[in-house]
Amino acid sequence: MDKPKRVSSKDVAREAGVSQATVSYVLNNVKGVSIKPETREAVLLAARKLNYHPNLIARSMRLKKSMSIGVVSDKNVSNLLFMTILQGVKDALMPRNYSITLCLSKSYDIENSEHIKYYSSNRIDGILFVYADIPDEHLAYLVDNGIPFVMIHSDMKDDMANVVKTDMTNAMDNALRYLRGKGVERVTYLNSGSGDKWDRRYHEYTRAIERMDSPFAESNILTVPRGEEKVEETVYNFLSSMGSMPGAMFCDTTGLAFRVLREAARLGIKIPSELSVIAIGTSRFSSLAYPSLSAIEAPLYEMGRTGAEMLLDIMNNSVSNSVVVLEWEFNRRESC
Amino acid sequence: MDKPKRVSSKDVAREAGVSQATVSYVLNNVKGVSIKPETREAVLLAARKLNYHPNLIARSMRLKKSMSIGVVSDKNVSNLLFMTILQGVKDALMPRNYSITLCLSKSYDIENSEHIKYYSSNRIDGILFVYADIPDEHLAYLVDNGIPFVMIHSDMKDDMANVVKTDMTNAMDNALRYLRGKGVERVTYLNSGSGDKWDRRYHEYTRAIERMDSPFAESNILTVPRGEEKVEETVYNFLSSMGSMPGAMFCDTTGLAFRVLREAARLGIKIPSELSVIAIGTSRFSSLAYPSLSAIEAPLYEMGRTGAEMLLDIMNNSVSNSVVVLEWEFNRRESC
DNA sequence: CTGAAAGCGCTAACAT
DNA sequence: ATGTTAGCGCTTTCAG
Repeated sequence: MDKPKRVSSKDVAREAGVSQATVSYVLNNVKGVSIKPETREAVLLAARKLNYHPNLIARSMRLKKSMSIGVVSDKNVSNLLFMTILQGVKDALMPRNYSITLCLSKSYDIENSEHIKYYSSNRIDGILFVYADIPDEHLAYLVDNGIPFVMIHSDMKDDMANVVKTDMTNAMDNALRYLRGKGVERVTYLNSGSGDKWDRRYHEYTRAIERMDSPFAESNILTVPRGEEKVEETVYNFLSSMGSMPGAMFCDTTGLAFRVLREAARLGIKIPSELSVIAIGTSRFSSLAYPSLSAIEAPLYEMGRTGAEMLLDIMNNSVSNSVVVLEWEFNRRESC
Repeated sequence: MDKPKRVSSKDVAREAGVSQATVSYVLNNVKGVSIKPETREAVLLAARKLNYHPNLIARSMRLKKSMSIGVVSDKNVSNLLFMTILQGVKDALMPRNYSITLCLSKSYDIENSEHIKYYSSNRIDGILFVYADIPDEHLAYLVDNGIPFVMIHSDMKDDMANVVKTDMTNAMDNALRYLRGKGVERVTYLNSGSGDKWDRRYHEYTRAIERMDSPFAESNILTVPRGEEKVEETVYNFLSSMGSMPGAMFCDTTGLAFRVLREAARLGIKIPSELSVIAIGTSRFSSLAYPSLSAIEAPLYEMGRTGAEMLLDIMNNSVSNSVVVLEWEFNRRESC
């Protein structure tokens, strides 16, 4: 199978009867250089006629930029999260002509992790960490070596630089205010796990409750035990002993919210008229469920887009140490 | 932020007191060229001392290969599938020093789809389609232009070239034989969907039943209606009216199998002693469930690995038109 | 066994 | 307004 001979800018130049430099000027719209309209046309025509595609590798070499960024993520991130963020990343990169190189192996030994090797060998110009847990030494290494990077994470522990963080206070307030406005008197928070992610959600919720101008008659925390059957039992018992006071449930994950929806259905509890359900988190099924699930969700697409844009800025202008905070959203659907 | 000055092979050459060519010979282990051991050592030492990393872009330019392949997939692939396949792809690429470039936008207009643009501009050397539905014109374009590609798909319709396909006959036979050996007399296939994927699974199952040397006393198909509640009701009714004959259920998706597990638990049906459950498909939760779910699964990792290897072969040796068929596996766990 | 030199395709001073 | 030219960092004949 013969490789079809590649046409180079030289070929275009010859075809158009100009020099290679002119071709470059025209095709890159170099500013500060003015080209006679007819020359420009000739070049454009020749390029189209020959089906010319600039050799990105050669360009990269000359510019000393690979025009690609490395995206590294942990294996355990869920598809929807990752894909949605990637979509944002792509949309930020595309207009600037950058591509995405996947880095899948994070070695414990920093210098051997894929993203560092790729950076060292000029394969990528910067690194975007997506929901990746990176040891502190790795971060120090990046900083020490002036390697451009940005971290995207909705549940960051400490204060760091070069980070896309998120804030859920407004979304929480909106959700609670909505419930309040509907006349809900009793709200229960279902706490199903422990760990950074859950602790944060729980914390945010309790703070939001404290901020309420006109408080609920009741605000409880229900901690759900581990184990399929236990969860079901706990939820079932809680729902069946629920009085007639208009109530709402806040679930710390979408999975738990689906359980609540299920058990409520079994018990004949009408949603949302008798019970409002709100989840924290994103799921592919939230809007497909019946009733569709209201949720407080991280702005995944925007996180990807913003993170990628930050990274591009850092790479090009050497701006650094910036932190962007994006707001979670309260997406009301049928369940409340 | 200053870019730390990059060291080039020239620097290494100077440090080692040899020529650039020698550095290249040593570092690439060029065969057909013999190097005096002490020279080799000197070069290696100098490279390590200066922390030299070859500039991949320059290398690519010289070799006219980008050393990256494009992976394109549809947005809707589920996490485990895609990530597992990618792992296999990565493991195949890594030792050959190829990287993965993600191509996320498949335009209807072929020439504008990311993977084609990337190929045309030398960003990638070949294309790997992962569970992607590609229109026939796109394929024709690839073939016409001699663009190396491979398609990975576990449910291919027609016969095509450059494909990693799968075969589930053996896995099906193994599963059925296992049930038979256990003394199962009645087996029911739960059919929950329609479309290529489901049709294929259903078809494979019925053919496997026909192949059985010693048939089951009963073999039924139960078609499950759409809708959360309907599914539950159907499954529940079926299970509760189940006689005492040792039975087994084949579920066309893992989701459906989980439902069966649930309802059986509610009804106090012991698994696997009173009922065996086998799913078709892969889920992150199969081995986590209790009892863990037996399943017939596509060899995802191998599909990725094999696909990538095929692609590398096609790219390097211009071998073409090969088809590899990988076997699904019957993974027996606790549920049968 | 090793070195000198050409050149991959592109861009950007510097000339004209 | 456009052409000339010198590299970017690497590999690889071809000479020694």
